[in-house]
Amino acid sequence: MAVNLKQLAEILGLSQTTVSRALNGYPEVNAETRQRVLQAVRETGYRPNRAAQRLATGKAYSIGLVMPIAPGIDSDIHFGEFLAGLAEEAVKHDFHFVLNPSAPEDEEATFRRLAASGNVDAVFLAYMRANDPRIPMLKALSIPFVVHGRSIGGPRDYPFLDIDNRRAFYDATKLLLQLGHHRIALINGPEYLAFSMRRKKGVVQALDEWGLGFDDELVHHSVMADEYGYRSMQRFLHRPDPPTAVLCSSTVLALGAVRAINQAGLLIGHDISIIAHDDVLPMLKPENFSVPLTTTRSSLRAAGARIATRLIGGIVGRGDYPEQELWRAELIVRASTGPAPGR
Amino acid sequence: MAVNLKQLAEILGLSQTTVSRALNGYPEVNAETRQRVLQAVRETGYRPNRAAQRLATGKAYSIGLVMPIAPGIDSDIHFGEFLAGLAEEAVKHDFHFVLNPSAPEDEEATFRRLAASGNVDAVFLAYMRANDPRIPMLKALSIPFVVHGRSIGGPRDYPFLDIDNRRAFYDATKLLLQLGHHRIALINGPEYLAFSMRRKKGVVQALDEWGLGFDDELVHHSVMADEYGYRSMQRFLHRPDPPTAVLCSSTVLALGAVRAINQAGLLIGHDISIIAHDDVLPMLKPENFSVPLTTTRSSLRAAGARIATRLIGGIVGRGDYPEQELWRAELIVRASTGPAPGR
DNA sequence: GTGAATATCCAAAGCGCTTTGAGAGGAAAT
DNA sequence: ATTTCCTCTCAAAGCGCTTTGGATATTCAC
Repeated sequence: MAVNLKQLAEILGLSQTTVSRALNGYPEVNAETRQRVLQAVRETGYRPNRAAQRLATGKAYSIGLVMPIAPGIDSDIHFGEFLAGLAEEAVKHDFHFVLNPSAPEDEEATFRRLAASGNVDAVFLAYMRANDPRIPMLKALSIPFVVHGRSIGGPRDYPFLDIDNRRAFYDATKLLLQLGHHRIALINGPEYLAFSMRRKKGVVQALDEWGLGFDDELVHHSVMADEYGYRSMQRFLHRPDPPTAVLCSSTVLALGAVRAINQAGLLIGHDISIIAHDDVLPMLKPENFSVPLTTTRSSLRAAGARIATRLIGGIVGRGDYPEQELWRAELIVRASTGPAPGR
Repeated sequence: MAVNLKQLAEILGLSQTTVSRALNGYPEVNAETRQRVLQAVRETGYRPNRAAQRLATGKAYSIGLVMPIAPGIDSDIHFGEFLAGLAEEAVKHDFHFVLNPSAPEDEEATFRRLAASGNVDAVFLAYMRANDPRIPMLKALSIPFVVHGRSIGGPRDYPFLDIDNRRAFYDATKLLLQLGHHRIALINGPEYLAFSMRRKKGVVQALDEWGLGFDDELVHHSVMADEYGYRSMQRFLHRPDPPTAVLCSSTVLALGAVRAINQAGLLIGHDISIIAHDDVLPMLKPENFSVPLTTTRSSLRAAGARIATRLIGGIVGRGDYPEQELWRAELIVRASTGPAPGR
């Protein structure tokens, strides 16, 4: 049923060359001819054979993914959400994935193999750490890549998409300070990840500008599962001087924190305020919390889709995308934030 | 640097045909010649070009995956673990993936598109429901597939890999009965999924054989996140006649259940017994629970790898795998099970 | 020793696309 | 009228593999 280039050319009374050029946007083809070609494509449902294109162009039309299988990462529901965004976009352009599960200590070898295999045109990178060694490595391998997030330290000239984590948490902290809170806790992601560091930095900076110091006892780092949100919050509440506000690095953590707060009999938005970062996980909407959550919002899935777009654009040579993008998270105020108690 | 077939043949003083045949296991090539060829492959590091193979054979050398993006599924950490197993095996054979995110209501269209695209040789299927419509659909599309799990009702002649869920929970229940427990609760997965149904069936059957009825109040169905394990257990414990033993469909659920039990001041393995199904998630080992958990064990990652092996074997036509496999879960007794209190 | 059957190997024809190098036709310049 | 230069189109040569349809030795039975 499927028609190929040769047949399509025959139908149109043109040569394969011309049809191919018309399809691939070459300038030396008459605008009218191009329209005729496109029309025929629509009518016949012609789809170029990817295998043939790969062979002819040497491009793989697929992107490599190294699936981290370290504890605390693979289990991450955020990864699935991001992946959905990537895949959603890739599928539109008929791009494939090569999924490489790899333990962190094998990552380097995995990337080398991937680059050498010729099976991928580009790779995607995430879970950035400080001075992340993967960035210089991929540059050396000279395989295109885009990272989600940013490293801290090391080279600065590499393509990334990140959200302004520092600013998001700076803004959130500022709001809490304006509401009169002084003891502000942070339930953060894993300590070694760059985004966690930046979020903490944002908090510290806001406190600093307000003339307040940061109490290192008031930050916990952990995998972003609600269990840990619960535990952290409990420990905070058991302090002699519990915080009056808490920032969570994920709505998942907030879920646990909220549980601990409720259990302690405190009223959210009154006795204690809470702000979470919202990755827009479809199964965990901040507005559905018993007390709707104030959040800094940025869609993880949208980030995935955008990165796929850039990766693919870079490969097919169409479109011109910025190398570095820093998205700003929106601060959305709901009922979980209120004035500090006793004010 | 990479050498191709033509060059390899030249080096060996053979024709491309012979080399190709030697490599692909055709019988009409001398054993000694084949050894020479294999030796040369080792020395040169020759790797066939997949794009060329695809073009020549018409095979895609890739497998399709429909990523469910429904609430409560995409968030599932079990999916990531399974995927890791699939990918691990696929990567060895240089197979690619086509990830198609899809909401349940679009699944049919997604499969159709996938089958028509010619981009995949086979697809993988999971999260079976009763009378799952996807099975007849894929049969009609006549695209090879393997399902993880089994439907209930509907056609029976389709390739699957499942664990004997009924038996696992039958065995577990039996153990509890032998220990003198009578009121046994079940914290199960989503009600509409086939594996949940089978697990419940196993419990009912064991109770039945013991001359006990099953109390429908003592089963809860939910997404397998620890939050729900916690809630379910709490509700069970608040009953006038709380169960003395509980079965959990996942260690993730057990995590929450254990929290609720501890919070109630009960001693696991003494006041109350608990058995969980263990998918061998690397980040949640039953032996690391404060009281090591008795489990029915079956590795999800191994299942993923096995399914990949079968899928790939079916495509390249090598190996002969059974169409239907039913793995038996091991029942591993640890400290979380003990005699019923008051016996 | 001859014909047929086997065992090995090879040349060449695709698979469906991109791309090079040129040709044909018409407009503009001389 | 001839030359030059675009504009538009094409034939044909790959890309690296598999596979068909022989060809050439070798072996066996008689």
